Amino acid sequence: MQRLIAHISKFIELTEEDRETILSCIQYQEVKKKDYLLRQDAICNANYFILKGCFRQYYINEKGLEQIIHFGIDNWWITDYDSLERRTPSEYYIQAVENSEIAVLDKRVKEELFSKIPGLERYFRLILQRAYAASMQRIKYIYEFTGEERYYHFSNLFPEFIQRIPQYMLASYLGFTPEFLSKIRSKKI
Amino acid sequence: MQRLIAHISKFIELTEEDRETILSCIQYQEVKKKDYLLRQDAICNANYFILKGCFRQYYINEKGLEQIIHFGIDNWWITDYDSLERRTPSEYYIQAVENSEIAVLDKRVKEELFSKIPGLERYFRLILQRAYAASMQRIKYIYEFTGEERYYHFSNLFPEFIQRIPQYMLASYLGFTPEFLSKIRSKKI
DNA sequence: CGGGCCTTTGACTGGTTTCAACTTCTGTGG
DNA sequence: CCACAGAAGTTGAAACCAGTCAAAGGCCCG
Repeated sequence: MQRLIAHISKFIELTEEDRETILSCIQYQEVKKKDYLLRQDAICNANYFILKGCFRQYYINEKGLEQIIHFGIDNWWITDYDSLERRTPSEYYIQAVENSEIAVLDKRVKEELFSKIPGLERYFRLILQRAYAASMQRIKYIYEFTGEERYYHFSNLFPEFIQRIPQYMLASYLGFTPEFLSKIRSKKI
Repeated sequence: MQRLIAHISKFIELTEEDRETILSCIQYQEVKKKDYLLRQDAICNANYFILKGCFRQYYINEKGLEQIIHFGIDNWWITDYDSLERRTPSEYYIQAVENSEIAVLDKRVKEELFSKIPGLERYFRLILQRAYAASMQRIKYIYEFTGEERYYHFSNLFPEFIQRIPQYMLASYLGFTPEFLSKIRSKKI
């Protein structure tokens, strides 16, 4: 849980009291590989901070295939902000890709926490700012590069990460078929 | 300027004093068609609220072509969050598509304003949450649908908006060439 | 009125998908 | 601990979506 406190401290100042307040408001949870934090049509009730591990956020597309739109790893928050805020059924699944440990911040508790530590609004604003900028960057890559280029770019950026996940998940995230990824890899070795 | 106050009031409670504080901190500005709020390599210094009009955010890709990654219209904020926060040269241009009116919130003034009205941190957090969710949704559409399907989806969603912008901008935003858009349109009329 | 920008149209090209068959890996129960 | 079934990865051929290039026509704005 100290990892979360450390992460928040990188963005805002926390007193010792703040730290204790935060710790009293979040729940530690172990999540086994393939377990779900959220399923389609459920209403998302929490923000999840990944202490250790890896999650994927995906939906089932019109062809009945899983389409991954996001990965979360150590020190990232993951949730469906749309469902969480508007209380609507989610379009997404959030599933553990490997055995993981998370900190759960329930929606109601979050609101209480915000009133106790207003600085946290700032923390989440900054987190979202980063996430939004990263998302724009991602759209930029999708438009600018071919599938093959995106693959090489991604494997240069996160060489250790592509070892952790099956190829079909990486293909889905990058926006092409597992067959195509296989062909790319067979080319240049 | 009342449009901005009205917008903020939809998300958080404002006292009469808050309203005056906000109004004293933002600057009204008219922007002519084709004028820039931000250019590539400049450091972004403000958040811009569009009172009336339309802006496009784009970059020059490796082939030397303009690639639009975002449109902003009435009642939307627009800025380069990455450049603004990290004080790095921007990759983007933000340009008026039509004669527009904006409210400018300078970065420094914004920080002062946050200390005077902490509730604004919440407002911007909520705005960003929406923007981020919309951005995820956009990635979803890019992956799920063909160019033609995205075009029909977009024109059903924003029938009045596609009248306001030239076709080549719409094509760029949707991620294909103007020629391709022209071919789609010639099919089904 | 004219020049340049925007749009249209057609032929050709290429990146990626689809489908199907085959091989390799993995995890679970006996 | 091994066997086996299902999941994941590979390969090739055919089809398709969209890009590129080039040329012509329309239209806006100075």
